[in-house]
Amino acid sequence: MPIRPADQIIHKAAWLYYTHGLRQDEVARELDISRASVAMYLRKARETGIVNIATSTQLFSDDVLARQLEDALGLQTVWVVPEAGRSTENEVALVAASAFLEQIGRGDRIGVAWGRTVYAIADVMPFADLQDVVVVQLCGNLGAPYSYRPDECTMEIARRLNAKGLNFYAPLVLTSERLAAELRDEPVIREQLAGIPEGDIALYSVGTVDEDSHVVKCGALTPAELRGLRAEGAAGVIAGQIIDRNGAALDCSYNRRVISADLASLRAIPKRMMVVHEDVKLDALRAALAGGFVTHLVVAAPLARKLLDFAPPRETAPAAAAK
Amino acid sequence: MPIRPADQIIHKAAWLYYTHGLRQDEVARELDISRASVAMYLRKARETGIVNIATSTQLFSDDVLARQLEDALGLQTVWVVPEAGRSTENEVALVAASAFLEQIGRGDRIGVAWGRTVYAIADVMPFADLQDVVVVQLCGNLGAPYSYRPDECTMEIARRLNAKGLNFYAPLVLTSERLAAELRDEPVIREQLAGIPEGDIALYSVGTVDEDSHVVKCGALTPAELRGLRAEGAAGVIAGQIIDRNGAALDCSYNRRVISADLASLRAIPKRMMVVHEDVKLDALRAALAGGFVTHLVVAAPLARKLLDFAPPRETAPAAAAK
DNA sequence: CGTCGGAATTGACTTATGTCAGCCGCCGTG
DNA sequence: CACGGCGGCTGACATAAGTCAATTCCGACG
Repeated sequence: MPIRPADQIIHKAAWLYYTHGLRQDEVARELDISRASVAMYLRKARETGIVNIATSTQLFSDDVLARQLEDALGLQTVWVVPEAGRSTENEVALVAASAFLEQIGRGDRIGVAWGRTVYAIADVMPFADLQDVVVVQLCGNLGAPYSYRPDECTMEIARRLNAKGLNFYAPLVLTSERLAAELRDEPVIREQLAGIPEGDIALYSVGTVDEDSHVVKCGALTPAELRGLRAEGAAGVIAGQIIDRNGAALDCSYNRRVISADLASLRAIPKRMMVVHEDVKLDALRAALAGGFVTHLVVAAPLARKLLDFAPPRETAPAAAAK
Repeated sequence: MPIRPADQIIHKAAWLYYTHGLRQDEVARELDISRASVAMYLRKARETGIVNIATSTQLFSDDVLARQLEDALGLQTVWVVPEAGRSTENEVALVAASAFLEQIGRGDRIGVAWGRTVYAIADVMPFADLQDVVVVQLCGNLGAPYSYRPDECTMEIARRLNAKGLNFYAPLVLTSERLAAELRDEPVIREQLAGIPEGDIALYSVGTVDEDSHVVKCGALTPAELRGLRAEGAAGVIAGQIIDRNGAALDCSYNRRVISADLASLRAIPKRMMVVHEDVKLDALRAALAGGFVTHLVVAAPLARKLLDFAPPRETAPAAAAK
């Protein structure tokens, strides 16, 4: 992936300014352009990730609540985002985006699911220059009644990280189990799904099974269907699939009609970052935790406290995931 | 590793300024301190790696020469540093430090050898906050007639990355083979050496076998001894050990008296970054390449050109290391 | 309990950076 | 070949950030 000649000068300016520590006027003289241009190039360099400015997220993971949750739930890292006036959602997204970026390594394969939360994260994801990273979409698409589509989430994140995006175009949910099975068997789809357990890190949230939940709003399920599933024990939604309170896939037609990363594949990904901020997601989150879908967790403080009420904070934790 | 309460405010200031994009006066108001303090905290945040500003090194790896070398030598990435007036050495170190930092991932184990080049790199290594990284020393120490000791290189890099440094204190070279063997068998030493092949990434240069080479200057070898070794085929020095033109350890008493990472251990490290800038190191570098000690290479442009003269640039390369 | 030393903090000033309207040159079009 | 439009660049101004001497705060010690 060669640098466009036009961008060469941006790289040079960024290098001289940020790495050598020259002032803008010195860079301008060096490159024989005006200082104003240097300022412009530097802005572009930041915007495109040629220069990456990352702030440690330790502030959020180094917190008694966060430590207690790590211990109580046996998680690798927990970030607790304090209530910040009104815009907690945005703050959570910001922390999640920074923390996620911190976790990504060279050559990683990233799985991204979708939902309002994930979209919000994509929206504040810093720009970076991770050319050897691949972002794969974890679940099928929906028509477009909704503003954020799975493929958009994937692509937006890939764009910002300057990574390769790997989308697949299949509906999230079909009307017949047979059709879903056949579609899953199509090479283009099968390959995408088969690649998922090879992922290094996943990013998702968990959905509720309320009447106003995401799965209903986006048209995957009718309120009536959802009521039925809830009666059968539905507790949450992960990558488009319904799980029960233990985090197991609910044995229902809907789940068999979904085209998405299957739950075992998700669990095969070593780092699973879940991001949740709404208090109402408590039960769904507990189901996701029970199902082993989480190794890294970003939560808002109030939800963190509720979560801790259910998990004895001082018990010795089960061993955290090995290196 | 909890944040010292005093540092908490630095983290907060950095987060508000760099991640939220507030201005310094806004941060000052938010935290109820003066703007001057904010400026000071931000400087500290940068200096300690709480905030990490990284510039892409693509400028140096995306270059015809660099690409040709990658192909010709089957290396993973090559950075070519253009002649920059007088201070090429420093520029090479800067590129090496940036490129090296880019290659490090979470939880990595880093091996560091020593020499003037490595010390120069340590000296310009950006500060970062890689708490779960370990830096291990690859070779034994020398008394202290020289200003840069292996353990200093290791510690300095560890300090700057906020990583854990793992030193071992044994002389680089002893007077008898028996003593060296016994010392290598001491648990403290044996463990350190045994851990080396588990490393994820190594950083070193290669030494020449000239009369004014590092091994002579630091007193490991007398000029006379070196002449003898050269007659026997010595071509370069890696982590204190003499290699021949094919990169194999020279069968000599000196090598058996050295306490250092053995060559097979070095080759077991998946990423091996070698940094060389002096033209006179051409032969030594070729030996190191022949021996398979290099996967990532940072070189100055003149040396890169000479290197290419020996390796047909347009041939199809042997397959690069698989993922 | 007073005083001294050092570190942290600040106000005021200097310096550097961000911004934007206007300009210049290039290219495609009529 | 003239014209219009567009993108990139710059000069000049407005704004933000860096700096440093002076001051305050705190804790230790006589």
